[in-house]
Amino acid sequence: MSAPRVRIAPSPTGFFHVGTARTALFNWFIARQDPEGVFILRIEDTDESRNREEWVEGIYSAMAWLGFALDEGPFRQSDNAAAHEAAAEMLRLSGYAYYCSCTAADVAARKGDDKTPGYDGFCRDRGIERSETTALRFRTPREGVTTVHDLVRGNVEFANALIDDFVIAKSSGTVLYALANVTDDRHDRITHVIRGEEHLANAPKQMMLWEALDESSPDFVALPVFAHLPLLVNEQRKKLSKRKDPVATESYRDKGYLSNAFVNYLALLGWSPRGDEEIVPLSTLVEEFRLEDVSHSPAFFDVKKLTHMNGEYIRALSADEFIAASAPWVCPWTSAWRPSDRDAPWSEELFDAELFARVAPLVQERVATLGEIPAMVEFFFLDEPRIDEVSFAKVIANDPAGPAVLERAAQRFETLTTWDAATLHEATIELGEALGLNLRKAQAPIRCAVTGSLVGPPLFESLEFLGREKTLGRLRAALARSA
RNA sequence: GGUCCCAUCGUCCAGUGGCCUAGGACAUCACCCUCUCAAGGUGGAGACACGGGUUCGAAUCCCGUUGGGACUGCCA
Repeated sequence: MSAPRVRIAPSPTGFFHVGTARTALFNWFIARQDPEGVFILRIEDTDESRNREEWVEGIYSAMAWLGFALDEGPFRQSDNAAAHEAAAEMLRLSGYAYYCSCTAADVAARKGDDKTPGYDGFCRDRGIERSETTALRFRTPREGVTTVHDLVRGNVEFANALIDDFVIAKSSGTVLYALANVTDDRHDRITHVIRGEEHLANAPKQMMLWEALDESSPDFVALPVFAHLPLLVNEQRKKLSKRKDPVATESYRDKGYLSNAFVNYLALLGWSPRGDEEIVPLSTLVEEFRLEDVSHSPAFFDVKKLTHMNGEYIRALSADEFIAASAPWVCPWTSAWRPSDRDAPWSEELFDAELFARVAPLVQERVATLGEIPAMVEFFFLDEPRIDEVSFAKVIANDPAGPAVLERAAQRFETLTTWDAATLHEATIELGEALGLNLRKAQAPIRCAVTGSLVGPPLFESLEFLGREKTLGRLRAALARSA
């Protein structure tokens, strides 16, 4: 058996869909399982009205982020237009295709009550010449069945009589998807067509085209084997929609998901590695993946589970890796790439890389995505903390214990001989006891005054890193604010 | 409507006739840990759509019903 040659063939009509990413992954698995395997990217850009060059760039950058290196390509389907037209002409010459002048309205009028879908074959034997209004149709067999050999689903049979004479080239001469795709797959000697289930109904047509081309053209190319992957659906169990669902792979990158976490999660949609462990190295995924084991039913893309896995991947990073991974969010000016939809909440002058390095380990175990980091550490870098009013009211303005704590803390902290977390911790316990408050209660106003919030990294380490001067300033500012 | 696909906890998977009083993960609930929030630990609740067969024995095989979905373009 020759080495697998697989491809993904996205069209540049929008963001890089997470479903495409999953399809790419499964294709890539198959290529990587064989040392000679070939993974190809082909941009299917024959619909000029919907394509945009920026989406092509998006495909490249998303693929790069996911880490799916190409063995050949990227190819552009539009570069093969001549081959597509030649294929159409060969099919016409050998009688597999014919010109048709019917409009959709014509067909509908003729069919009347007939509910049989598709074209009625009116021009099949009329011998019409090409003109500006003639489409080229493929003459499908009227009897028999076409069996799609699908690695995921087994054999799927389609009655030929129910497959209408579909259009392979528009009246403009542009060759349509089915033929263009088949022509390119033959050219690229594709052995496995692995794609979404929405293409299953196209498979018999493409097999017909493939075999007709074997007879009409000088080339004989072995039919590929098919594998139709279960759809990715939303909560409503509908196919993920570009308009309504968060399907842009780029947006996950921008929110601070790690690509290996994202890939690991993707692998779990419709398949799973052996054993009970779901967080698995990529090499194991490649090794164990089998198309035959892919699930038959649609899968829901669960962002919550993805986020949880991402948190695990983040926590597994070394301190230095975490700091490096944080750069696009905390110091984007040092980073070659930065998230498109946000910026650090502080300026370059205010940021302190050494301080961030000290704080990072505290943050690392508290975030599930890198995008959450800025909000958690901004009080270190902003001149004044952003005060959450609800929290401030709760523990300072509307609680008499609040100002009392702040006042005592300002006094105690000012005279501390050593400024470190342990000493601050101890001092806070003592000043709380003097007021009849446990530590849980006593730390709250201090946290709110200094960080602006009731949640965040451990308080005493934070105070240590922030320094005495700023801490005291914020304590007094909050006191003044509550008066 | 037609064709095709699908059907195990709320979700994603495991399960390929007996190991299943159905396992894991996310989510959820309780408790523990704890300076907040997380993380972590322990425990709980939670599913084989339904009905017929086949078989000594079915979540696993067959048929039907019901329910969901995809496709049905001179888009890809």
